Amino acid sequence: MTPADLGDAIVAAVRAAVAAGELSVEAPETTLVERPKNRDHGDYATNVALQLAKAAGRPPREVAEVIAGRLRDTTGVQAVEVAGPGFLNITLAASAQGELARTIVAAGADYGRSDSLVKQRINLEFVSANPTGPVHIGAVRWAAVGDALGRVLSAAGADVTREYYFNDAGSQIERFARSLLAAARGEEIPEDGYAGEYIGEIAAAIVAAHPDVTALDDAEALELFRVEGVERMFAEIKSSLADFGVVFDVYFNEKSLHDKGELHAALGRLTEQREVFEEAGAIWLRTTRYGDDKDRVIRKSDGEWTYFAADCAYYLDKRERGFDRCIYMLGADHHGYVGRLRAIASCFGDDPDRTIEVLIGQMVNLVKDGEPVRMSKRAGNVVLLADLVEAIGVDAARYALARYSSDSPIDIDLDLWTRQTNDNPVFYVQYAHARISSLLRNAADLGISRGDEFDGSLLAEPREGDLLASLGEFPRIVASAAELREPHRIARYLEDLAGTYHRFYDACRVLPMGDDPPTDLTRARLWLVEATRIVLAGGLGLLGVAAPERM
RNA sequence: GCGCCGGUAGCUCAGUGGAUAGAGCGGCUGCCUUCUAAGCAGCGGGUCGCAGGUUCGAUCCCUGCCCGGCGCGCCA
Repeated sequence: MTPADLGDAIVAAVRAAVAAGELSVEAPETTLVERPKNRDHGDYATNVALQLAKAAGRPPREVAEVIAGRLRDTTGVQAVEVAGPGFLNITLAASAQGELARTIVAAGADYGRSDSLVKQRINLEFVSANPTGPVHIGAVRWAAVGDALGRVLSAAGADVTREYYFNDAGSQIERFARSLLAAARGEEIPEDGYAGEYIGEIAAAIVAAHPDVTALDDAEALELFRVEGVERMFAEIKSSLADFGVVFDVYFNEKSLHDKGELHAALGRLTEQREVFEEAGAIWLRTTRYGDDKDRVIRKSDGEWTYFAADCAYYLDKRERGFDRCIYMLGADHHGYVGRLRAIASCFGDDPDRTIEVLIGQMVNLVKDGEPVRMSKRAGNVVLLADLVEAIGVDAARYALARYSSDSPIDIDLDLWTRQTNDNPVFYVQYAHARISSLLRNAADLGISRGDEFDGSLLAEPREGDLLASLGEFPRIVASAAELREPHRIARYLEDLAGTYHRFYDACRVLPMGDDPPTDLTRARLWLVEATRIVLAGGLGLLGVAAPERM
């Protein structure tokens, strides 16, 4: 029996009591079943009586007694007690608890999946770093968290498209091209240009591929460096992200919006909506009508489109591609965008509460030798995604970035993460998986199989009960991580599960000692261990972290 | 000035209104002649920033204040 099953049973008990006239309230759709911290409070507890008491017009403990009476008849429920102000403390029959191992093994990798977000078409946009330099550390947090969130949303049944918005238009690209040209000609990088080492390398590669570039005039050369430079930069970005385990469904070019006239089309739509006005020769969108702190220019007085204009066209494009929810993942230094993004939706006649969701990730700082590492792409003092991976590995990097709430700023101490000790929680979790894999290998070597059947009631040790309870939490951990857009909940859960497994392992011998024959208990525990392996592997998979069979 | 985020154990952080607020690290003490000791058990460690309010019940919700981070261009 899973917590969800128990929750359903409680709702059914309330309905039955209402039908029998013992209570006069509206039964809730679902109810919260908790694993109490104190084992004296049973296997599970619910506060449903406390919540219904007011509507029922009766004391909570009285309501609790009525529900308890009904719940005691439920198959798999061994005991129900009313405690404290009106909690129901529920003890499951040992067999009902042990059956969970069968449920998990039968479901395999599907255990934990749900349909809680089914039929939602979600566009998940993250990273979207400008192609004027390699992916730097500031964008890496979203690479790890965004990718994990994509996996979590998919596991909750959503139809997710991961998208990278590629700003290949505008003045920063011009500066990039001028920097490349200057580097190719051995001239000084322009004041407002980009100065990293990579500029020289890309310029040299372009010259090598196009030896005739020196013969071109400035305008032609600049165009060549722009096109070739962006292409090479983008290939490098894609490849470093792929090495990080992050691949997008759509790499969207800003330039395509310009080329297809979508900015004009968007302006037309906004004009129809009567949200546009002219002032000082520029065209503005009246975003203050929808809570933005100032109106935004769409088209400058010199006739150029703003970046904001492309944002409008891009939003419209996403909506026309059929996404009902657009998630933007931005760094804290861009949180000022929230108001204008929401205002864009409103100006197009949408409800931003329904179509727009902006997730803000606080800053990531690197620390080395106790000193903050400064990051500046323009100064060329860049710490790259690839550098981070080289220093601490993909698994540690992804896990380290994904295990914290995005609301919390993080310092990554390179010395600490370079040391591969159990300071790093990912090893604790991976170690549990490797330990299980080793145990299962040994079982196979001994010719012991878990078989087709087992007796769940044999899993009656407290540590076995704890492990089963923890495994039972996984589906709703995944569902809540998806609903709240908080993949760090998966990591924290895995750390808890790994600890629960290590304690089980310490207390409960699985394989027979010496030449002893395997028993029914051996087989039952092998089911439990395999179930644990499935959940650990599944959870690590949601974070994009490997589940190693050996360490 | 306005806005967003944070303030919980020595440190780093969990905790979407419930019972005695948790974990890891660090400190101290134990446990490997049989499944991986990267593990386990135990000890010590707290005015949940401060003050009010809502509630049967607040670390969680509301208001004000204090401290820290970030942001407020016809830049991208």
